[in-house]
Amino acid sequence: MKTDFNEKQVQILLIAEALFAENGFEGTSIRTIAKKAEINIAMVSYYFGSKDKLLEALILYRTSDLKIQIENLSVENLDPVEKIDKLIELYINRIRCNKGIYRILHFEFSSEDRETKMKVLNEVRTRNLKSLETIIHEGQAKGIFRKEVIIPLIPPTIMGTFFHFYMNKEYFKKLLTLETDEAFENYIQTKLKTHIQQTIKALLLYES
Amino acid sequence: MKTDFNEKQVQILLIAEALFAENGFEGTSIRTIAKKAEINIAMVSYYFGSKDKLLEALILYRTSDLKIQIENLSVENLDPVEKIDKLIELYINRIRCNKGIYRILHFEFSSEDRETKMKVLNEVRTRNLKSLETIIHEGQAKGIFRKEVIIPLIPPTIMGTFFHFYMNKEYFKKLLTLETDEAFENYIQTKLKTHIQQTIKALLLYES
DNA sequence: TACAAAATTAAACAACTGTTTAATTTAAAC
DNA sequence: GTTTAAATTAAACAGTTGTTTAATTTTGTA
Repeated sequence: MKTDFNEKQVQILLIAEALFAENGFEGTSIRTIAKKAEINIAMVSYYFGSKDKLLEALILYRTSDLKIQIENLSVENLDPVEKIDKLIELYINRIRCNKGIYRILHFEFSSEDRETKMKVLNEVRTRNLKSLETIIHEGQAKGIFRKEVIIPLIPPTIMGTFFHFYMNKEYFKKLLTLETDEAFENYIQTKLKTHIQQTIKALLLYES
Repeated sequence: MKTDFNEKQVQILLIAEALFAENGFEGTSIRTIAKKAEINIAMVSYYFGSKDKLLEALILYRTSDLKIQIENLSVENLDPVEKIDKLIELYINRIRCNKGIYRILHFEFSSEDRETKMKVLNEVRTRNLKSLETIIHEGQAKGIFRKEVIIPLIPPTIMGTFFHFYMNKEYFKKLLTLETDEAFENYIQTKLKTHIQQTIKALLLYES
């Protein structure tokens, strides 16, 4: 499967990604993409084959972004608590930069099983869960983290909190009096990020 | 606006609700509803006027379920920690029983502003947030809960965790070796519920 | 300049969507 | 039994969807 795209294709991918993030996959028509990209509607099929394959291309295009970063974390010379902080920061930044795909991967086609999608997604999930496990086990071995934690339920808390906040943007903008989209984005990177870090750390450190 | 529905209407509402929970609002066609309910496709328009009004009817039909329950919680003679446990249990049960509407309300039409939907949703949200605030302030006044918590970010963690888990059902069934849907549902009511309760309590009790 | 490949276009396609129509059946009331 | 309203039906409607066609333009190359 090809993973190199020419600039015209990349242009389409980026516009599609933004529209997917805003309106979802099914909520975004090829005609909408074509109009925004100022191309003929046939060009999407011409370049990618179909709308589904456009999505797969987008996933492939972004896969590299999803893969890197996390690996080197468990090697770094930090204590487990700092590693958790850093891991969550990486999580959030990665999701923030790939909202479009993440929304589709995690919240749409929940039942359907697209080959490419599922393969890539499961790889990423498995790797991320392993990184998290390594860090937590290290913290537990050092007697810092408690042991009564179900590790696979931690990513849902991180990602779920983020997406619930993001998907209800207008509500939270009003509630927290964030006037602009920039203020909203800024709130995510400061307050929301800290909230999630606090939450997970508290879960791991708390002694009943 | 009428809130009483005859049994035929209720039958349609319940089937629509289940399909919405599974495939979302836009992912569910009137023809699919009609087929599953074994009625003519025209009957939906006949009884409700339109697909949009069917959704509004469903929201109205379930509103009573959303409203009750929580109110009396802050009055009960429990300590704040127990109240948090109970509140989360109520939260989860209510979402579990209203997956269809919750999915639509919180994850679809994020941009669009349907009058009925927004009105009902905001009422419920405001009330729930107030209940939570009351409990937490009580705990803070008693010196049990820490004060460096952003309360409006707690519901996103509760609901986000739940929904991220629920929306990725197949993945978690495989990961946690839950063979059947019943096992999955059971896991939610035991392990996931406990995880969320632990998480929120840890966040509130943790002393840095 | 001439030729071939790539890119782009408008138009049509079939399948689906929500909704409406007009005819028919069922039910209830008198 | 007749009448009137409610319920149900099949069919058609207009709009949108993703995709394909066949013709045209652009581009690069010899």
